[in-house]
Amino acid sequence: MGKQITEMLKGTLEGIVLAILSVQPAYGYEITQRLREQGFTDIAEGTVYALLVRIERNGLVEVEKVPSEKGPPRKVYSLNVPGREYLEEFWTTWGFLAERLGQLKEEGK
Amino acid sequence: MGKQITEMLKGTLEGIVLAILSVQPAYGYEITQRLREQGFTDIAEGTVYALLVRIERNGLVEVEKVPSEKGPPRKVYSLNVPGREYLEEFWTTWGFLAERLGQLKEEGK
DNA sequence: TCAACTACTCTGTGTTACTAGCTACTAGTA
DNA sequence: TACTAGTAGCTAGTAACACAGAGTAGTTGA
Repeated sequence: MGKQITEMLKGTLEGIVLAILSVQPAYGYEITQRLREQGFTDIAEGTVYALLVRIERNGLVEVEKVPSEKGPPRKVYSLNVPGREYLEEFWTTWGFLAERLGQLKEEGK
Repeated sequence: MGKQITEMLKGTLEGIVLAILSVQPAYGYEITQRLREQGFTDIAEGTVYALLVRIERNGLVEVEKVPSEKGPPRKVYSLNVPGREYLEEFWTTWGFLAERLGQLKEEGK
């Protein structure tokens, strides 16, 4: 897969992470793990942390420091109201794109 | 929609254009028009031309100059064998992503 | 003490779509 | 003639984003 998925993730990875957070709050390391479980095996850790910084700066999440039994304290992220609205928009945009692509794929047969 | 679709198009727009070309050869201006018809109203013309240069450089298309009745000659692009293989890969990658996202969307309800 | 794991941070790089122009050719109109 | 609109292609500069790769910090167990 490689390069293609990298480019496709631009713009969608943000929505994916927000969607994960909409189910329940989580911290960076945990999100990375969950992504890997879901098949996104080659997403770099650094990428997730950078993304979290970005969505925090954009005011889409609340952050809480929680001490960990192992390692340094966790930064637990949870979606706030603007975050949920943004996620809604994301699903709308994604729906549009998925529909177009689905149609194009049919035509190509 | 705006910013979200812009980022989402990164990586997918290339596939979209290749998919259009897989149905039948076309030139830049025509591709832009077709994209607009399909609802991608805010894709800039310049974007399409830049993309065409890129896929030509990457050897995914053949190019033929065809005189036009109106305006300067058209550069008609058609998919070649590597292009078709690349498009196949694109659909695989897209399928993977669409499946993941579909699942995430379900979970979020 | 040192390896292994957890958790987070940072810098630089490459790719990509966008903005905002430009050139060039033709046909129709004032 | 001079202009406008439509067709067709091209370019330079910019912003956003995922990645590679490295580093920091804390805990546990050999």
